[in-house]
Amino acid sequence: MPELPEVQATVDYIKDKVLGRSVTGTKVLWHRTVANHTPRSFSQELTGLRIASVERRGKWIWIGLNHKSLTKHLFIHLRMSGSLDVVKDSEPLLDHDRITINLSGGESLRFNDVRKFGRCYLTADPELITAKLGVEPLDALLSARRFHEIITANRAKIKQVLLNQEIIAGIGNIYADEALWRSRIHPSRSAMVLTEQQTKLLLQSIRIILKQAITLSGTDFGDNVVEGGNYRPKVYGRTEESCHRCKSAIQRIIVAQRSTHFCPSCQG
DNA sequence: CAAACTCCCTGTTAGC
DNA sequence: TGCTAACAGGGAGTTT
Repeated sequence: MPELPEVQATVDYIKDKVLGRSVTGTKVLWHRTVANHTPRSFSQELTGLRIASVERRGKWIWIGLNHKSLTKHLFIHLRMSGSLDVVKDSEPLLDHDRITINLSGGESLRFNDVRKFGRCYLTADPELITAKLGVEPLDALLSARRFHEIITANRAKIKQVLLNQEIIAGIGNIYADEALWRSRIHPSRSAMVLTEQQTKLLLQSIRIILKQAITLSGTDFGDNVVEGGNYRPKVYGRTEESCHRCKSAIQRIIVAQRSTHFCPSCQG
């Protein structure tokens, strides 16, 4: 389940392999993966453009392309099971490859996605995607004070706020649970009542956990996300196992229609 | 306006 | 053993 760390790991992995290369053609194998184009217009618009940048914003992979004064942006969301790889053109397609983008140099960028939830948008205006996204938790310019304002402006449960991409971009179900456990905050606690001390600790926890996970190439749940994901969750997926802090049994509840794992004893 | 569904998908797993 | 049904999950869209 790619969240910020897995997406960052993917960006880091493909960046050097595709930067500077031009699109020589595309093949869309599952048309719904391309959200705002027909396979034909997708190919027509991309072909001839050169990849100038590969970045991450929230859980989006943001590929900037241009040719002369023409600039386009390819946004890719891996959703549940998406992954990217760069392989030789001669490599046979895999079972769940949805898009292949052929590049100069004889290699192609392949978008594989078992569950078909992944999406990409090709647009001239990056705001189409970025306008809706909240703050980047790893942005060094995001202060504890500002984070406190942003969080406590919501009356929803803190877990739900962390999952809301319009408030904070990049945190998903796994790292929301992990950050709350580290901060000793109950996932059902109203965001509005959190103290400055708690939100400060929460921001620190989010940053530490995300950075750790990026270093370890994300979390591998056998969902074919990023090869070699080595992050080991403290609570996520550990229902009834013992808390690493106090040995109590980790509980699983539903918050905001998402399975939520926490320690009933340390997370007051 | 916000909370709560529903839908999109398919591999995995629990249950019979 | 082999089958079916439930389940997981991010985000868009719809309903309450």
